[in-house]
Amino acid sequence: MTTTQPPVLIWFRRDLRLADHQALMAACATGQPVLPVFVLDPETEGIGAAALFRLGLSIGALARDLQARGSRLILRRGPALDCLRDLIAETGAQAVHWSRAYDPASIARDTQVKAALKADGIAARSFRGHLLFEPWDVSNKAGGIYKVYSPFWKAVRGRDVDALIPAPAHLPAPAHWPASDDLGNWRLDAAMNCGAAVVAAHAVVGEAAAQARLDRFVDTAIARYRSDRDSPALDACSGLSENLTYGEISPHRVWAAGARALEAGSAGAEHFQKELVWREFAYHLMHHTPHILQDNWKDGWAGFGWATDPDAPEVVAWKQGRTGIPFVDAAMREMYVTGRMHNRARMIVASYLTKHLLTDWRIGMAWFADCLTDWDPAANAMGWQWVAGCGPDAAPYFRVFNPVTQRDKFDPDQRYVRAWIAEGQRQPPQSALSYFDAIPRSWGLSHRDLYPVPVISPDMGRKRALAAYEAWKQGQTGHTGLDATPVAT
DNA sequence: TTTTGAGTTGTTCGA
DNA sequence: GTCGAACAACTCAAA
Repeated sequence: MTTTQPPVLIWFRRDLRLADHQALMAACATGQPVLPVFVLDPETEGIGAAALFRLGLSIGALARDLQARGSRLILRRGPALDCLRDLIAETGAQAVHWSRAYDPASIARDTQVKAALKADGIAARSFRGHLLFEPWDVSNKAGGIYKVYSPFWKAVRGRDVDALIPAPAHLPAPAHWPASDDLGNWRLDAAMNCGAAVVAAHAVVGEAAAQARLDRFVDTAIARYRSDRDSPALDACSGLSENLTYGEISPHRVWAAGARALEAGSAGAEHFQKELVWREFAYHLMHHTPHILQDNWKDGWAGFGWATDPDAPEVVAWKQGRTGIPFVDAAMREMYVTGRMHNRARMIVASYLTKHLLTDWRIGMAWFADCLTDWDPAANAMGWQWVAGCGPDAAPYFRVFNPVTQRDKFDPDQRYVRAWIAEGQRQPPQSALSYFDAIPRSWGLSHRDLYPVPVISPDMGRKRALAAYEAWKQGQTGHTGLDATPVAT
């Protein structure tokens, strides 16, 4: 079914789905044809290796879903405004719709695009959809922003969220389709080297898969979520972060599933909803204090003597999963192989880097950006700063994760460690061996190597971190990070 | 304005 | 092994 009316452009970005899509619904409501487009602009191309690769998978899934509904996804590469103007000129479109983004770079781009298109006489409209609560709709009684999670949670937990919108069964096609790039030619996997195939095997891609994943989680795991979610060896988490990142599923759908489970008396449902609201809190902070993305969120931390060499031997050991601390190394390898890391493990490796190795959180965050398929700037900036101590939390400075104690607590039978560390095992599991398939050959690692001696002992690392904090707090100078001799245990 | 209670995720030590 | 206390002091949010 085609029509000669001018189409409405749907500019897809981080909303690669068809359900719960207000921009799409509004376009369909006009009765005009719909022209879905994805633009690979320079800003998007700058994201980390794994994130860019995963984005490509998501684009492919959306293209297939559109095709099944009589439509197509037009791909263009270049500055967003140029590409949109080209498409408008080619198709005679009078309107462009998109879902709002919240990071400063996207806001700057979208503001400029909207102003330029409006000046061209085009109806440019942005819609919500990436968040449950718009950041400017949440404020404390004094009219300020929330800086502590619990009050934020209390403020939003009872609120209504947007109703769910079914995916349109059919998208009216324009009279003629403009030319499209070929997704394969974009080579979004180029920076992954040999790891793309390994990581791809762990990705759950697309809207239908995300929905199935949510359904399965609610059916099998949400009831035990509260107790099991801290054990990285258990399949106790929803895993939906990668889908939420690319908008393959709406937070509204996830929230609604949690709400239904809560009504049904599921013990873990509220904890699950709280995790989803952590994502909202991160966006709240990014919106109101965008410096959280690159600067210490709390004042004064610029004087803390983080080590800043991303190629220092102990930092390389951290990246490669060779610190000699099994829980840390297992987690870093899990990330390299799967593009994901269990939440508890993220805290432990972040604590290890920022406290035991006294290394700047931004170095760790940058590595996460390259390795995570669920990479999200708001969530990562908040999480890293929270662990490092310079972020939004009343963290007692003496809270230094002990990676050995944590393993005893959360991986007592060492299932997680054994799943990811091959060295020393007579018959390493496939997961642990796959790490050596994923890493670059230049690292020169083999599963037959000896497992490394600890870079620094957990106890000494803790004492050194506390001493560094104490020295910084008292305004002493001269602290330069790694100034003590590493000790093996 | 002042007061009050509370703050995701911890560790260690000693009874 | 289990449990409670100590680890300091500060900021936030609401009353």
